[in-house]
Amino acid sequence: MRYKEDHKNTTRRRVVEAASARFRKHGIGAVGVAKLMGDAGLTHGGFYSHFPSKEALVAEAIVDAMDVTCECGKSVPESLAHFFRTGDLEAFIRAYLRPDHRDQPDTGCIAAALVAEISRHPKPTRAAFTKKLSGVLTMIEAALPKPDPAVAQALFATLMGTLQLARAVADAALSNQILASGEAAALALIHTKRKSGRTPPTT
Amino acid sequence: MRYKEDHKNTTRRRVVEAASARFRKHGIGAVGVAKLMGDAGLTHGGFYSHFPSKEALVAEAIVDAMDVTCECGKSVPESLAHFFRTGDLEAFIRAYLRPDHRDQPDTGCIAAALVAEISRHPKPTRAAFTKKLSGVLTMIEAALPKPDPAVAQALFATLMGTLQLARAVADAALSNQILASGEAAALALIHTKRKSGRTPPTT
DNA sequence: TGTACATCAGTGAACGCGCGTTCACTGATGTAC
DNA sequence: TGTACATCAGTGAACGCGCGTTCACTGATGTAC
Repeated sequence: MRYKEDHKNTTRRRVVEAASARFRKHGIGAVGVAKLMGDAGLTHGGFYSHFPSKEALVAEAIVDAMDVTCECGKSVPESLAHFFRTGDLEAFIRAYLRPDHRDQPDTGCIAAALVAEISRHPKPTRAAFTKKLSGVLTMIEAALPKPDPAVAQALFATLMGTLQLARAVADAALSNQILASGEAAALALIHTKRKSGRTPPTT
Repeated sequence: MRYKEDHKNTTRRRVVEAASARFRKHGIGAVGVAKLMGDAGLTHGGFYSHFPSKEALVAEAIVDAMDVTCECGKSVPESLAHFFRTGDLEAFIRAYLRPDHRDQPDTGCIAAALVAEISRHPKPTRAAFTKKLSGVLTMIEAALPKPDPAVAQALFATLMGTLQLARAVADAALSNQILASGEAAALALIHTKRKSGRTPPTT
């Protein structure tokens, strides 16, 4: 065997990480293979010895960026990753809706940056996203005062929607207001007492 | 004057409407000028006698699709437009989170389909979006049991986030669950008693 | 009424560019002698 | 120890294609005579 054991794996990881940041910042369709490889200090030709297609990298970059639990995924802001270790849901909500997260999409939640684009990608890519999302939802649910999958889902949707709206708006004051409104709603949501019959049927 | 009074205006409108549907379905970046003009039964060359740039059309298509109030904007599903006439917020929430809206993005809410992409567009485009969004938020606020801009903002973010999540997920059952969870959270939100802390709703 | 004309909405070739993907190659590497 | 070698990660030219934009033109139109 030539080259060190995991030389190629290291390079591969560099590409995946560069991709997950670029995609979040500019959108998937707006970033070409050549630029991605350039980020990793390589030329575009070698791409296909690492991945069968751009779409395969897309799926892998999404999975990587959704993997908030593992220590290796350094891309997610410390404040967000911290919640997953401590299970402090209120701290997570506040961190998620902080202005820094709004202003740094490249290191932030990949769902907020790319959900709509993901929904237009082929099923395998969406399936990879779905699997990781389920994991995140389960962790959120476990951290709820009264665990309930419906509340976890609604909470995540609210956080995502709020962050996206705050990012799109061209008025700084309104953007900050939106973050604050979303935070209040999210905090209220996790303390809701629901009627037991309200939960939607499973499967 | 050659050609009828508003011959050119009619053509222009056809292009804007085709664009707002195509953009919602495939994303802004994924739809070229040639395809847009083809939709309107024209060739690409004439585009620049109607619009100074693709970006100008983008802004106009967004504004057009956000204009739910006027009768002419037929693109938005009847059920959604209906709310704006009656002010029935609960009906609006239910209509917004119905599976048909999830399954037909091209005639649905343009914010849900394109917020993230809009946030990466030049400021003039974002400003146009912001202006129309403010109008929608004001109308939602007015329809609240207890008018409050923060609740209107959080409600819109929740609806948008829920619809997007339901669209991206590759599992039909989970997608339906997400819609139901978002609906419950949205309905709870508008009945929240704010001010005196985070009292859960009675409904 | 019919014809000649000016207008201008719409046409389609052309521009430079970047896309995703393929492929024959180069040259740095660790190993064997 | 030094050298010759096989491996294979990475290179860069090339492919067909679609992008946004420009521009000289064509030909359908309503008007003037």
